[in-house]
Amino acid sequence: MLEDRDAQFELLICKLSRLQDLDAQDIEALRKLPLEIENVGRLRQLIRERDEPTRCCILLKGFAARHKVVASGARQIVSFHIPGDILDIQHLLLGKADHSVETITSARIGWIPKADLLEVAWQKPNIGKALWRDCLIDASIFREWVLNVGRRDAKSRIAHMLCEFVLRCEAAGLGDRHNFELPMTQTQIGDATGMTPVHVNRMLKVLDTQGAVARDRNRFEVVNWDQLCRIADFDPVYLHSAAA
Amino acid sequence: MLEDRDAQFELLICKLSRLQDLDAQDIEALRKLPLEIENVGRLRQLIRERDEPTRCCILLKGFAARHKVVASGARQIVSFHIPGDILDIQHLLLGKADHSVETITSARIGWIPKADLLEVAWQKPNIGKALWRDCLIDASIFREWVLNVGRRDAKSRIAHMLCEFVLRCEAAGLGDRHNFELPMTQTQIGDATGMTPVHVNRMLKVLDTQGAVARDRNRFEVVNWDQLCRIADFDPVYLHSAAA
DNA sequence: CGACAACTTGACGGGCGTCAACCGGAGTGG
DNA sequence: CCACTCCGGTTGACGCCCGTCAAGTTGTCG
Repeated sequence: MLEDRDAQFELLICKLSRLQDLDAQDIEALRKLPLEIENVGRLRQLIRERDEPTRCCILLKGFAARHKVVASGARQIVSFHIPGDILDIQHLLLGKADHSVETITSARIGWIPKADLLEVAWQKPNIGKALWRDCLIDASIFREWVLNVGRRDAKSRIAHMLCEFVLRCEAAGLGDRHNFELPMTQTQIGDATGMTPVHVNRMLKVLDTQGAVARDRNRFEVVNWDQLCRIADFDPVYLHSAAA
Repeated sequence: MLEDRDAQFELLICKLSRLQDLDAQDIEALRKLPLEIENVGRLRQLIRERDEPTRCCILLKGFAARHKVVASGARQIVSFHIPGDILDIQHLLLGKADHSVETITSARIGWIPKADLLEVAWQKPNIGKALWRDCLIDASIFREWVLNVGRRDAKSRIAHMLCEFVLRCEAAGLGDRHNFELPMTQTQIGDATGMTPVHVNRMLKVLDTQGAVARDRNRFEVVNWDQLCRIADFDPVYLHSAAA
């Protein structure tokens, strides 16, 4: 079980290494962090809006999303997450959760106490920088999403969401764009792009007919990446090489 | 001029103090930072998308906004800023600007070299925490904006933007909600809420007729704060007391 | 007083939401 | 093995919110 534990850390170390060079001591410090592993099912709420979390959660396997709700009950997904992502790093320094986090597939979660992670962040500047930079890239993606739901039409919005997700998955070594499994439902795509599931369906069909993507059951393929990017008005600068 | 220089720092110190307790040494370190002051006119581009800034800018007087553009040329404002705000703290750790920053009124700007600010952040943990927390609150506001443009209708969207702006201005000691000057044009409100200026105008009129706000020239008054909040579905939790 | 930016208002049209029905696959229980 | 249920996907009809276009007004600055 110990080597299994080490294996779980690899994902996190790999992710942080891409954000900032880490030396042996940094990695050692990371490995010493307490990590509680939990396997959970689909649609499991990990953090509820208004909670005051005492630990951070890291996604080790599966997919997750963060969302907020309006008074009428409508949901808005503000980000999707893939293995290696830290799901609520903002709670290191913010008390009350301003949004919820839930899995969209069955998943494996690693829990690290806030206090321990915070301590390491300040003792090991490289780790602090990596975490801080992670927050900043997070924010950059939110900005792009504001633009996406604010100023693109339905087809572009979905195409953009697909481009981003495919690119991040590829970078993390999860399948390739030509043979892909979209983990989210059309309703969830709608919640992420500010649309109804019905219209998501219509637009996916258009992307399919136009030859940008192909769908079969829950398999998904990007047939023409350049075309999809053009439709999406996609420019990966905002990912800040997090997916390069 | 020296005491004037000190006065300029007060805004920044005040802002960071609200985010994290600072001791005398922290404040001393801040005051020692190189700060270049510049007075600029309205609609001055401070940072252009794709720039690689070597210094951070702080808004000392006036108002500013950050925005992105889509291929078609449509603009999306992703945040408004008031005196005391750090306009591009993300460039401390990210190389290339993923969006532009420009003033929306005439303004006074303070420039601090990236390297110096970064050094202070790591030497003085309180300052680092304050800056980091500032980034996290920034991100939280972006999330709320994704929700705003994604899932609220036109009237609520504008009302929400107004609630947030009024609250932040009040917290910073700039006028009160009953006698207020909105620094942005209706076009800019539209760019922030993902709407056309024409429809912004229509919705402002509705808010006026319904007795939530009152307008006269460029004066602006919140007549019924509770009603405005109700229309906006406004809950200030996401500001994380940055404006409380 | 002319020029210009910002605001205002009306008419019209389209993109997307809403409602409703149906299908197909996965899981469940008999 | 089959019936049943349920969730997610698919498609069509219809309508509204908001975008578009256009014209006029107001305030400001030279």
